[in-house]
Amino acid sequence: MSQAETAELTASDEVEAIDLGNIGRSLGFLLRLSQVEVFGMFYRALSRHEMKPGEFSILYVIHLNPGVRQGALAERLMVKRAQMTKLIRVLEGRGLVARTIPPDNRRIVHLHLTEDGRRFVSENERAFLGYVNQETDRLTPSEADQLTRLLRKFIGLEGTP
Amino acid sequence: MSQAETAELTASDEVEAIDLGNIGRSLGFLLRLSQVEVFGMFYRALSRHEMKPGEFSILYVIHLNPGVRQGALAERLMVKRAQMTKLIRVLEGRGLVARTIPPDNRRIVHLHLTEDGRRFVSENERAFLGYVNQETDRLTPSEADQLTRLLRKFIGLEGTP
DNA sequence: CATAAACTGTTTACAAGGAAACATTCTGCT
DNA sequence: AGCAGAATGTTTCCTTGTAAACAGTTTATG
Repeated sequence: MSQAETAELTASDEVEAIDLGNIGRSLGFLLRLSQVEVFGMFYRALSRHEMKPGEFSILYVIHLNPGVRQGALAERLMVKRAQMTKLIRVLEGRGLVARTIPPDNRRIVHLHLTEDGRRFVSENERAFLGYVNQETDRLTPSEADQLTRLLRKFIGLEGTP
Repeated sequence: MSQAETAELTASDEVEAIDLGNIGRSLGFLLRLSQVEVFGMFYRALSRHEMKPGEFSILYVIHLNPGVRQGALAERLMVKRAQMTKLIRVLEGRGLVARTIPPDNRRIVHLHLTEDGRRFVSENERAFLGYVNQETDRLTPSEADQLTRLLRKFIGLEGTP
């Protein structure tokens, strides 16, 4: 018994016998459980990289948008500016991200990847974006497509297919 | 400007112009954004109740399964036992949940709702389970059904339709 | 029976994220 | 030019959740 401390794999029928009622159809509840599931997949597949999902997403988006303003990145990724400050500082400390303050507007911070950062993204992009569905695939590829399509619509991200 | 501090409603095209690349199709990323969205809906609709989603889900499931063992509840709801201890203590302190330790096995804790707890669930069940889709519904009812169906399948919760 | 191991809940220490106040810089208005 | 207010990032404090060790209880095993 190594992983599965979260589900604790007891799976004693006692647990599955618990009636969830209509909360088992509540979107919020299902989203939370799904995220726990994906989080587990991520760590089983990628913990060796010492990089968390949120950190990689930042790296990846800076890679695609060099010079992006820190606050705009936070808003796009739906993290608070305060939290983005902390995350960027960590990535900067690891030598993956560089911050530059333009002289014509010294409030804002532009973000770039360092050479190391670019290499990390290039080498690990496929692994980090595809870790789901390498596990016990309960969804067919078609269903997975459908799921992401619906989620994108739910959060209003349809524009850029 | 009152809410929408999360999205910060700047919505300056600068933000939407940021290219998300393939991370915009990553299930983990979409789940996280969806959860932020649902969380926002929840607070806009139900913050006055001074009860968080996780707390209500516990109350609701105890209501459906009186006497449920605390650890089994934690496992079913996918929260850590340590965290369940804290949550139950809060609900107990608010007079909504009662803990009983059976004499024949003094390790375990059985959970029941108090009279206040039962009343709270009965009175607010509909509001707490239906707060989504009272907002800017981006999904049709059929799409919402489809979405929950896929999420249930993804987390292996199909058995009990 | 006695002791080792497992189970259950709790405590403690810590990491992650959010809210609000803050410091600095820029913009707009007069 | 000068000042009020907005924008931007940062800091500080607090809440929430996790991990690991712990205490009490029960089960299994010799």
